[in-house]
Amino acid sequence: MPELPEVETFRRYFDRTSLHQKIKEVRLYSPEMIRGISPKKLREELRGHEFVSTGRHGKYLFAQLDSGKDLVLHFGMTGHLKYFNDPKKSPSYVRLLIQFPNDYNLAFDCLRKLGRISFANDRAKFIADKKLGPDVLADDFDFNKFLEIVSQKKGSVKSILMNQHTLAGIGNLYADEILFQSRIHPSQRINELSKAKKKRLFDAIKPVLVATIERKADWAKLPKNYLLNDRGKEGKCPLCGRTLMRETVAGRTTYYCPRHQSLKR
DNA sequence: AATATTGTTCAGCA
DNA sequence: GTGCTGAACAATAT
Repeated sequence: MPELPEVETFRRYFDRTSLHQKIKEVRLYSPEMIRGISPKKLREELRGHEFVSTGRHGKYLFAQLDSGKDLVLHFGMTGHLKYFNDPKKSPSYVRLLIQFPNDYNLAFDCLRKLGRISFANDRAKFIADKKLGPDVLADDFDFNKFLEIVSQKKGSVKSILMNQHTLAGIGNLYADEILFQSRIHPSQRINELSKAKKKRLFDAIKPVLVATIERKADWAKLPKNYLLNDRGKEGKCPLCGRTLMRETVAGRTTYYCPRHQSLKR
């Protein structure tokens, strides 16, 4: 689930639930998911402190503490957040639990343990160390910047969209949606796209992500002309009803409409 | 039982 | 250095 729109939705959820409360206790149930800090140190950094704000870069969520440092969460494929009081409402695969004095808990739940928990003294340095590209929703990520980055690339458009070192935030599913909305074939080489098509591609990125965030990443509420709900067996193009093509592009299962996304220039 | 799955990372190769 | 492929990671659902 978690690509940029989901992570942004988690970030807003974090803001609504978990800021400005003293952290009473920290429980780390899956220490193997921690990177760059020991479980003991993480507990020390959190306990007795409180979260004051959050941030996001691509698929990374930063939760800033009153110390100025950040708890950093990456959700892998199956991670999510849940704030709950009643133990009966606890999710099933809690990997990190943060307990507050009001008896509520914030759980980082992650079925497959592909999510990551880390800590950053300096958010900018963390992003630089991870070599992340610009967050695609950042205000200063404009068409000129996009062109500049993309003009040095040669791979398939889909691989470029999904590469976090190039652009941060887009994964397999939203790459497909962005390509469908811009009517570009996922295997098209980026260097073979005209400037007009690059513009069309760029112009689809933010609207798709923003529209999804506005719906709290609830796909059922997406516009009818979106492809996301039609992935899967025998999915049909929401525009022309043709059966969607399913093939592997850039190593990932890809859906596209053969009529609306042709390979020719 | 084989296959698939939204994530990243890394080795191997052209 | 670039880009692609496949595997690994982990745990489940179909």
